[in-house]
Amino acid sequence: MAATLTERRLFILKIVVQEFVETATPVASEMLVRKYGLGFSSATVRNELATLEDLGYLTHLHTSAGRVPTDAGYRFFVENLMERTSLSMAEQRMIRHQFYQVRGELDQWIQLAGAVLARTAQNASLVTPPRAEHLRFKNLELISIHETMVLAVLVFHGGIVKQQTFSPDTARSAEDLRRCAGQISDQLADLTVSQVEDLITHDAQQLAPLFGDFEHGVIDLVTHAMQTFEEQAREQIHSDGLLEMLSQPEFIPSLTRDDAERAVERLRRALEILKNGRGLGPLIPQALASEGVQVIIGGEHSEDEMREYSVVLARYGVGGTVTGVLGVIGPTRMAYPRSISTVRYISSLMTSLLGDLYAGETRPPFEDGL
Amino acid sequence: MAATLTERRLFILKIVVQEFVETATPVASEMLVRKYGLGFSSATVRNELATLEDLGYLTHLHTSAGRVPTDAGYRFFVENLMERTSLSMAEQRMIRHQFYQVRGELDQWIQLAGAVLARTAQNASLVTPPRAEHLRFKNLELISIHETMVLAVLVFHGGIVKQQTFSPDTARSAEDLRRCAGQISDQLADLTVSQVEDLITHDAQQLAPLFGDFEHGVIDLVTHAMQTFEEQAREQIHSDGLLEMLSQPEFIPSLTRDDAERAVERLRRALEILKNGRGLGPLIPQALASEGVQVIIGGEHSEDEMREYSVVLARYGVGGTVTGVLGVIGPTRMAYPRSISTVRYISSLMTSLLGDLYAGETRPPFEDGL
DNA sequence: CCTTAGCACTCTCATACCGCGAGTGCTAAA
DNA sequence: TTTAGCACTCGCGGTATGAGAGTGCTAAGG
Repeated sequence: MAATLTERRLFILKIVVQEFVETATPVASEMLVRKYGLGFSSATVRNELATLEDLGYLTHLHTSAGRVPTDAGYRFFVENLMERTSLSMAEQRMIRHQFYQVRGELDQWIQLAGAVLARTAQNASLVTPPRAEHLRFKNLELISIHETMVLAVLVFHGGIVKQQTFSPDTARSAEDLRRCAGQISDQLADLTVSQVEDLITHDAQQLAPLFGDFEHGVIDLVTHAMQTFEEQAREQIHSDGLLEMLSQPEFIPSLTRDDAERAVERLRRALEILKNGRGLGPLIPQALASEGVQVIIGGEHSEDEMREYSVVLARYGVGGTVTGVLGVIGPTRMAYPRSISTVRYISSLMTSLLGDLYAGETRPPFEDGL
Repeated sequence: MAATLTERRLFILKIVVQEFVETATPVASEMLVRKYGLGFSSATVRNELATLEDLGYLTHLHTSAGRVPTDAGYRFFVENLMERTSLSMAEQRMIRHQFYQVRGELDQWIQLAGAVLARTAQNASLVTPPRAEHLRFKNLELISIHETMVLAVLVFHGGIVKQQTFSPDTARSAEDLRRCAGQISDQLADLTVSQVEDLITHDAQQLAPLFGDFEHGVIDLVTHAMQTFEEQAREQIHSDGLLEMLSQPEFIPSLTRDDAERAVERLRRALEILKNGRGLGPLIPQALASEGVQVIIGGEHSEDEMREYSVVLARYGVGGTVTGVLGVIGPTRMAYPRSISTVRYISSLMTSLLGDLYAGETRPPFEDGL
């Protein structure tokens, strides 16, 4: 019961986890001695495995099957056993190059980040668009599409853009629109949603002398756009790499019928998680509030449907101004060192890119070794 | 051999197709007489089924299994047998309402169209963004994000917007940027990509007196943005409804081991088709060049990986100006009448919405009954 | 000539059973 | 404390078996 973690036990736990992560088959005592040239017999290893099982780090699906790490085992591995690695220079270079090719196109960063995370970690990925806790208005442009249709382009701090068309009651000249946009831009500059709301409810008279119906209509539009935008941005989780994750053995059924069935069911569940962000919801705010790379393993999730999955998350961007979350999601049997270093690298990279874009305090351009 | 299609055979073919589409199990002679109260015996039906099989409209997986339509059978059904239906008024109203709620946000139309198609047809859907064959430049805005970063917002005819950031060599005042954007807008107004290219290669001197390095840099940026945008727009296929399609029985494995395996394999394939648009590519230009609803059934596809799927497609938007393609994709055993009426309705709706947006000739607002 | 009852035949699907091989747990000895 | 030896467990693939569903054919009847 009160067994202690000797050096040897730590080592065995470590190689069991590594072995299982690599092969996806329960690991047997005999093969450990063979493969790792341990200086003691399989019987000894079996004893040690039994102790590690008592300690809660390993299990046994069935009496005659090899050992498999428990969630606690993975946790211990991540916390104490694994060595902290980085992506190879070549990989880092390649990734940087890909981001360089879409420089200037923020929308594509998210997509690219998702794709790169997925491919590098061979699992699914999730990325939320970079957002300020509260959007701050910067600029408004009104562009006439035709007589009865106007395109409003709202620009927010951090280079975030939202477009919306509307049809004003009365036709306006391009010059007119420009003037109107300029006036409103001046009025709303640097305000958050709630400040804009305050402005139109409390200080309406302050605007009234200058603005007519049209201007008020536009301000209403802007307010509404900001509200919905902020709201839907909060929930929006971009996910990718479904195919990569499905190439994991967990989703490839063996020839036995009920395993195939389970694989299909797993697959369907995974799809639902990624599609609607089901089960991921609670993680985002939590990740936004933390520093560094977060790892949530299997049963540690608050949601039941996530019990078989682990998530590796990190915040990116500049706290307080423009931030998002990105990460990797996959079966608990995940190459944690690899996932963690991938997430760490991509989040630094995105942070640096956003830093360039955003006027505020920029972190120093991160180093490769990070 | 030279059997003819009597009235009775047509009817039997029709109910076989309908029955198989509904139940997804091979249809037996006995059950047809029972379920449809046919005035003749199952033996007679068996004879008729055999003739229909000779004619190539039905098959038989195995000697002792019921009949299943062939691709030709589905084709004949779609062409001659099925009755043309429309979505119910209630459904139409609900869909219109959803589109109303995202009025003004073109990006969301595509997403919504995909979701609605999928849910209504209970299959996967695909939507390409509405695009002109050739983008026509309309307007450029340059907005300073901070000293060394400028946001360029390119507006094209049809209300299409592309945003791109860049960092000019020299800092520019907001006023300066505005003037520059105005000049370039004037110069490039109404031009297509190739016309812009012509302008900068052949008539460079015509611009030169007015423009400095900065202006030329911006024009290069615009050109590049237009090129890549047009290119990537051409390939971009938005897909949705994977989950809906996967709820079709084809993807739900029965308890037998090899069927489960096949289901998983099918699933993986389907994923690849939807993810990268593999197999869908050739359909898009074809659909863009046609009027009305297109149906491509199983083996009629040019691509092998599509042999088990049918696609129902329609163009939407105003030909020659801004158009896209949308449709439904699912197993060949598809509720064709339903899919076709869904696609028809959504494409009319999108056409009408785009008509409002785009200044050119608008179709009359379509009627419910359409 | 078309229809139909009857029946043999085929094939799938589910279940049970068997034997093998992998791997453990335990015991007893070094 | 380690380890060799061994019995025991269990999953897995293969095969046999039986039931059920549905067809194809044949021969009789309208």
